[in-house]
Amino acid sequence: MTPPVRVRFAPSPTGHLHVGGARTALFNWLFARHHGGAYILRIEDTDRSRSTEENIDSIVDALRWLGLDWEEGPPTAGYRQTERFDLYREHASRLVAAGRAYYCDCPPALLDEQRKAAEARKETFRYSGRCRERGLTAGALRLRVPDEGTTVVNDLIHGAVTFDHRQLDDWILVRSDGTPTYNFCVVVDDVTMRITHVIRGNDHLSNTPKQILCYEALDYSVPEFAHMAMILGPDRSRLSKRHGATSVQAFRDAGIPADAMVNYLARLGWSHGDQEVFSRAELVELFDIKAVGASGAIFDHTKLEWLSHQYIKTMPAAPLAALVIPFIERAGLAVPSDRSRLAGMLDTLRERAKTLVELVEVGRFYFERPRQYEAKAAAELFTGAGPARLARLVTALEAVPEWTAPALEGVFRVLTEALGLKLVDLAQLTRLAVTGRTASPPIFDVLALLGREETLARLGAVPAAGAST
RNA sequence: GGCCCCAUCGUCUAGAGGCCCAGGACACGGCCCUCUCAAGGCUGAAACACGGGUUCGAAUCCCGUUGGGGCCA
Repeated sequence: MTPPVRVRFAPSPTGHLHVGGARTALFNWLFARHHGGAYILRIEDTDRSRSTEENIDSIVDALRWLGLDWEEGPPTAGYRQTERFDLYREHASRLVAAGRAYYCDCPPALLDEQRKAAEARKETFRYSGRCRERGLTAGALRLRVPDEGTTVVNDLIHGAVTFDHRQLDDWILVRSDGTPTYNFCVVVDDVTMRITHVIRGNDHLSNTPKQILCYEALDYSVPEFAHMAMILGPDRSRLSKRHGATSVQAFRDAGIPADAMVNYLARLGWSHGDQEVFSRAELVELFDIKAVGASGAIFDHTKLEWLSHQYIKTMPAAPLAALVIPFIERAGLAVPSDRSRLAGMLDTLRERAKTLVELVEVGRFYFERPRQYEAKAAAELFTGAGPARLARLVTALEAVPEWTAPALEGVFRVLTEALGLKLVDLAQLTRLAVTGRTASPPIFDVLALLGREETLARLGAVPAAGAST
């Protein structure tokens, strides 16, 4: 029997969760869910100078928003590296006792000198091994690495990657000041948390042979590894702040639905035939770590927005309303109390917006009367025959027996005919008067949703020719 | 600098020797639909980095070059 799958996402709380980290988290989560395993969140906060509580909260908040729930991790104690120093110490002692690690007191100056010499010879710097057999009992703790041979990383994405021991050296597990190094903490954490699959960024592939040697020295079995390519900026360099918004909450604030974000991130480096849109259940069912690509992918905002649009367009009314309401409020607008009316409004808006922010913007006129009118259009439509046509319209609308979109359309068509105009003439005039704009959802739907009273009020509030901005 | 990874349309990718003079999606152009804007439908342009092999046959396998990225410093 293979042991149950246990994976982890281990961010450093030195900033917000960015999209690269979010994708790593997502792939781990999908892998766990697909295999019915456990997903663990671990906070790698050994860099105390840059780790903050705010950042931990922010990362947790971002993961929750994305819906990547974990079985083990904060707020439960014991999932932060700063709470685990006893474990690191304990494992260090074990390595010393077993003779697999030794203390070293080489002064930094000497090491620097050797490093420079190696560089001059165009060779990889390797620790000389000066302290290997000196039997010291204090100093920096180094792992004994064989001089000869190779270590092979059997990577689920890259296949077998071989590292020559001559390129590795007796790396430091614990610094002379007693603090454990990153690679050592990771190994101890992963073994003590019984992690079966380490799924992480490509940037750790080069560290992996060192870690494998450490697992072996500790006499632990080595987990499976999968190193995924990183997310790149448009210039193909590693995605960073200078490429614009990269934090997960920036996308939430921009009105991207979490499901769309997840869908986009999943498709970045992974695919399933020609399918582009995946429900979460489909993602869990179809995800296969072996189908993850080995090459880096550029983060494409445009495609993310397209996916966001797909979700907004097809989502059922109630969840869409739940997502939109905070954005209506944030814009300082009034949320219609009648939920079915709101749903009707959203139905006319959803295919016109790529984000929730945009949706509120294009539907602004539903939530408040136009405060201004598009100047160029107003100058053309509210002059000449405009006012007279509006008056005729008001009269006709006052008499409409049934205030529905089809009935309204009928009235418009009859009046259009009578005035010898085209439908577009009256439609645009009305649109501008009612929404302040020349583009909106179908005007009859808009009027129906606004209601007779509000429509007539807006038609009557049109400014005198030339008085608009 | 040493080592490691990567390389199909502008972008995300399909492709695991013949199904490919390379398919889908985003973005872009055109046409249609149409009360505006969208959405939708149809359609167009657009790629196997380069050079050697292996093979009857290579985007697919091997080697090298170039380019990009990463790790160590």
